[in-house]
Amino acid sequence: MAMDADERTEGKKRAIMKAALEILTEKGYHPTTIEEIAERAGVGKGTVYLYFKSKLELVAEVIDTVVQTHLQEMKEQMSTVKGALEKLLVLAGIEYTFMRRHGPLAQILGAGEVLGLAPEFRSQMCNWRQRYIELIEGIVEEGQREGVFRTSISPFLAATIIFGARLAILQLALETDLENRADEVRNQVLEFVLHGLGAPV
Amino acid sequence: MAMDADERTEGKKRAIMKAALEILTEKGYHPTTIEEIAERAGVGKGTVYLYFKSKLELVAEVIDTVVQTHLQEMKEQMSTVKGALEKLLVLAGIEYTFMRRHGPLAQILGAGEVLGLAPEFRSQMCNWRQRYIELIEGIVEEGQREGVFRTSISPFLAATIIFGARLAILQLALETDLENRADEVRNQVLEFVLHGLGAPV
Amino acid sequence: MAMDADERTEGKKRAIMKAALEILTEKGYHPTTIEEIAERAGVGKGTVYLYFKSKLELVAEVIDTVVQTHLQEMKEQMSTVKGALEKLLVLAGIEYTFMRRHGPLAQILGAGEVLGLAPEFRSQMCNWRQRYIELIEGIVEEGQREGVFRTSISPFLAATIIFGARLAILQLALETDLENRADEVRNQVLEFVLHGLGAPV
Amino acid sequence: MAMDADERTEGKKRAIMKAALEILTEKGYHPTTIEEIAERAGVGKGTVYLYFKSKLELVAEVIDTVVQTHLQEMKEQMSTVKGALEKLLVLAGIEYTFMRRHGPLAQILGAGEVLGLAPEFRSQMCNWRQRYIELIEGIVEEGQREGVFRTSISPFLAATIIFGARLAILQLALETDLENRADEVRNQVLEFVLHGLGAPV
DNA sequence: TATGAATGAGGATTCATTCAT
DNA sequence: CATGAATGAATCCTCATTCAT
Repeated sequence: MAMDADERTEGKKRAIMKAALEILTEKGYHPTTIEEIAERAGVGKGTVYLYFKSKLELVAEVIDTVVQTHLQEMKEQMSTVKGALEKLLVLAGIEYTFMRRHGPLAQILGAGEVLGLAPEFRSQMCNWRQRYIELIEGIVEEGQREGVFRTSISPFLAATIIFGARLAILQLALETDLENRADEVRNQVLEFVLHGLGAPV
Repeated sequence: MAMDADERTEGKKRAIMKAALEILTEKGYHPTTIEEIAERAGVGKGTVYLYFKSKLELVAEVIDTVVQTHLQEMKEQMSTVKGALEKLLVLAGIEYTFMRRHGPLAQILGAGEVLGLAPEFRSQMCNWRQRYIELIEGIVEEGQREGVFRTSISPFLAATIIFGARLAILQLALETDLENRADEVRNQVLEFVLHGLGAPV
Repeated sequence: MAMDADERTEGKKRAIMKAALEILTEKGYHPTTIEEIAERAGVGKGTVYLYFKSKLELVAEVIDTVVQTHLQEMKEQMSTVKGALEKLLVLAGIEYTFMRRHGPLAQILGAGEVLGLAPEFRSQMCNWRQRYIELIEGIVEEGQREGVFRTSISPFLAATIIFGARLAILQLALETDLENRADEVRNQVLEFVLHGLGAPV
Repeated sequence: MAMDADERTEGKKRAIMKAALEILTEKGYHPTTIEEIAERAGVGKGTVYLYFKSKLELVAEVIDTVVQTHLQEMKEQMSTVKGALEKLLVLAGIEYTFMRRHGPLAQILGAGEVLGLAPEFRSQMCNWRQRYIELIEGIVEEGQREGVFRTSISPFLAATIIFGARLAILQLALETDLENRADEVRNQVLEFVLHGLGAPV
């Protein structure tokens, strides 16, 4: 019974965050209203303020949760394989999974909406981006140590490029239905990342 | 004198768009107010509505103009050189120029802020993105015909990747001061794009 | 045990009223929230509504209690001395005691805050004021009968004036620290009340 | 015509302040809503914010204006007569005039509602009270120099007492209809102030 | 054409009160 | 009896848009 209450409470907070996430990804920060969030979450307007001090904090927590989850998931998956090449492969796979699950939120993370959000969000977004890039950077460094990646490119720069490329593909996938061509796309991207566009000598 | 009036009129519209662009890039769509735009443009609030039907239309036109200008500029520069490789190089150079001129607006275009903007903007943004990618796609195709680019990668996918990579580097440049390392960065990016990350055989 | 329950119950009601009184004197009616009262009283928010039908009733009862207590106390002290002059002296002394005990609540009573309170309070405040003045009026009448007070002044008017003068001094005491000059002040006030400001003939 | 615009504008600000004053004196700070003020002033809700940055500032300005006006008026009238005794008389007269004109606002000033108002108001109210008392203090000092007032009472204390007495009488006048007995009341009050309550020796 | 005063719909937030446990 | 989670009415304030001049 105690767990019941806990569950319901936690359920309510989760419902609010879920609703907020959905509407945020649909409309962005400003057009999203607390009233609509409450309505979709099936709670009263005031209830939102029992769990979050303000709209800003609610959104911040929503974003943070998604980001943390995503990063955590990536790290976990990453640790299941050995070798930088394999990790790159895994990385690509995760993105699809994540996208299917969290749908258009990826946009908030990817696209940033940095400007539309209050300045408070900027650092949060940048922070996330940075950590994401760091993760990739680690893989690149590992690959360079392993000798499978060329060392003439700065790991950070390479990571940044890969990050951007991935976002673009993600965005593409959100607009187009790549579902059934997922494998083909992944292979081509991987080929690009590994061998570049230049014709083989 | 007639021209004078015309000029003044045109000047006013341009002043409004210029002011709007500046503030938009500073704050994003929603926090930008018509009042502030009018003030910075040195016109009355009501005057804005003589030239634009609504805030939405004003912003749409502003974005469109910037995008058109940018694309136009890219095409022009592109036509001054021959060969896909050279065009890629030129492309990179333009980005820096553009960035220095239009500063953080690149974010609105690049990062999208798709979500913060009213749904109406989405198609506009996507449209722009698409045309930008098409431009790059053209270069890729040209390179493939020339035999300098590998043909195993879909031109569209390659263009998308390059587009994303460029945006990420752009974003990086906006946050960090790469000014003095611009050449180095450009070279590394180019190397990446041409030969990929894979260690040379 | 039964008494215990009663005591606890009574204790709870008293705790609520005490907390309410404290916060009311700190902030006034509107800024005081039931939640804060409950918290300071160490009870649940809902508990307040077991003892009081509404915020209004709670505050009304709090004020009434303080007023009753104060008046009662005054009457008791008054009855310990004989003679209108002595009673006036005692009256002054009580004020200081009261003030030290109930602190700024005196303001609510004195200053009225009539306007900040719901109209319902007005009559309550006026009622209290009236009874307070009546008490003084009684002393004045007694003094007139005794021949120590001049009869050319209406007892009611005199009482009103004395009431106002006392409030002003009270307010002064609340702002300034008169503690150590209390006797001097009391003497001067008494001199004023008895002989007025006019130079002795 | 220019004046016309000015007049209308000034008229609007004045209408808002007038409406605010009325409702404030009826209900006090918190229960007074901007909407009601706007409605009674015959303007839109938003218009209020063209003239005042916030509810707080509106109220502050309203109070300040009344206070300034009242003090100014008192000083002017005071300067028309010579001698402390005469000035005291004039003072009493003004109060009635003021009251008839500004009606229940006197309550806000007198009663203070110090507690119900935001802390910001407290200093404003105290400040006003202080200046009012200083004015009376000046008269007392003058009277002492002239030899018509006894010197054994501190001018400040005397002024405070007179201030309080006046407020009490004012309050009385607001509740009761003293209109037709105004002269009698004034005389009795004056007698009290000059000769006190003590029986003549 | 140009203006800016005026407007009111819309949104975040608070808090007295209720009610299921 | 006691609780505090839940609610939504109520309020301040913003800002796109209109319109009289």
